[in-house]
Amino acid sequence: MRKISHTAIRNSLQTRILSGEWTLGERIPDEANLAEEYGCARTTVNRALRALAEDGLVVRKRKGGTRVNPAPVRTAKLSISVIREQVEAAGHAYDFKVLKQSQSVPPKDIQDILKLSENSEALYLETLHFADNDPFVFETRWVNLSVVPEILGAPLSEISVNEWLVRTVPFSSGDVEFSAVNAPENAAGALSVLPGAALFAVDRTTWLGKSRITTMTQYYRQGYRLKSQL
Amino acid sequence: MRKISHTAIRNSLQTRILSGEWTLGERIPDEANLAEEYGCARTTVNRALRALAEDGLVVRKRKGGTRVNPAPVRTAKLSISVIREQVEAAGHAYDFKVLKQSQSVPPKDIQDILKLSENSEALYLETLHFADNDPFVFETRWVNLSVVPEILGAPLSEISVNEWLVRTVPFSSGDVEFSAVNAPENAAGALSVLPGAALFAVDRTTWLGKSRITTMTQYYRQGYRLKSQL
DNA sequence: TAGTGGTCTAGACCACTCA
DNA sequence: GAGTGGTCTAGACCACTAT
Repeated sequence: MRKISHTAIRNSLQTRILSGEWTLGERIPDEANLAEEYGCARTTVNRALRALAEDGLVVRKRKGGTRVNPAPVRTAKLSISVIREQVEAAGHAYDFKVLKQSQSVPPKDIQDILKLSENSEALYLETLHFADNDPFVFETRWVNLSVVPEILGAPLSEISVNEWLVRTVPFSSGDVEFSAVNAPENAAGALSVLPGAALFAVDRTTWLGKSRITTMTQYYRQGYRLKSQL
Repeated sequence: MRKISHTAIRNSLQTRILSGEWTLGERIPDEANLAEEYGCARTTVNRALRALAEDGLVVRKRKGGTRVNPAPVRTAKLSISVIREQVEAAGHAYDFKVLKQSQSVPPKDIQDILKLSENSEALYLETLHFADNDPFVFETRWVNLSVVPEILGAPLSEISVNEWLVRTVPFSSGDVEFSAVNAPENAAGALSVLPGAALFAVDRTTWLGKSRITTMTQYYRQGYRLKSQL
């Protein structure tokens, strides 16, 4: 039998907080007292409380003590994965097809997003992703060739751009925006829905350091729902 | 000058990983070695590595050592706040109006979601939220009266249901779903858009323990974009 | 200025899992 | 079986901040 663990303390305190033992904003005992109460070292209590603070359950301040968070924030975590993984996780067969591929000077707004100089070319791709042979996602994408020129040699008919980029530039960061749009012509055609149908759209721009790598828009098939938990 | 901190080690290792010092899936030195290299206690290195693991940058296994995560997962965090806070954070004046309020037996699907017995009544509300006097969100909601009967005494014309619930049942958990819908009649009317316009919709059901508290749908004004970072 | 959390240490033992 | 991470301890000093 171990000594009491930080997770045990964490759970215990969480239960006590949820049960209303302390009201919103009320101060809970300090680390030294809790350590004594639970019969363990202060370090252990500290770790438990730190975890609760990360969860947003309590707020900690030096000298001010630890208090039940008076304004708990609920956060939903969305794991942004490669489409293939989404499809396969749902138990469907994945496939994709490159509808268009070209190298050209992108429109002004894309130039700005990718921070391209005026005449540089970028790689443009339109991809349709399938789940069990049904259109699932229509994607348009611009790739910054000055950052990842190797992509021109990649077998993009075998591995989706999406996935190639994730493997090549694994630790990029990015912006994401979710919205609802009335299906534009090209998306409607690819997804076989009427123009104007409401589609769930995801816009994403990713970068590495200060270099913008790629920007894309994905239109999900009609009726798609993005699920998460609080 | 402190001894080297866990955050410094964390940043150092993160930089080394991002710089490609180790390839995807490659093993990095073990804690004891890193402790020696950085001239600190193993505990300190441990904490830094634990943080990197939580971030999904590395994967740790006993005996197997610590490896650069071969399949890094990008997660977007969405903080689900009260509409008022969203509006005010954007620098607009918030207001809301209860369009409908009634107590009745909900339709079958809602009964199932809230786990209500066949003839129990629930509270139904339609609320319109404004940002600078423009319609921002149209919300329909059912509240389980057997869980929070006190709500019948709440001043729901002064504090939004949303907010009242957050204060009263602060630590509930829930499901969220995001989708795009062609505006239904009531939402279109409230938001002053044409029926059929693509609206961003959020469905949320929250519960406390095993009790379902409330379920709602929010339709955001046309063109709304939910933003996040990876 | 005093109280409380934040962090580091050195050492120990445990638990998992790879070979 | 042995190597590596997981965790706990007891003690110390520091840093922030409420009072």
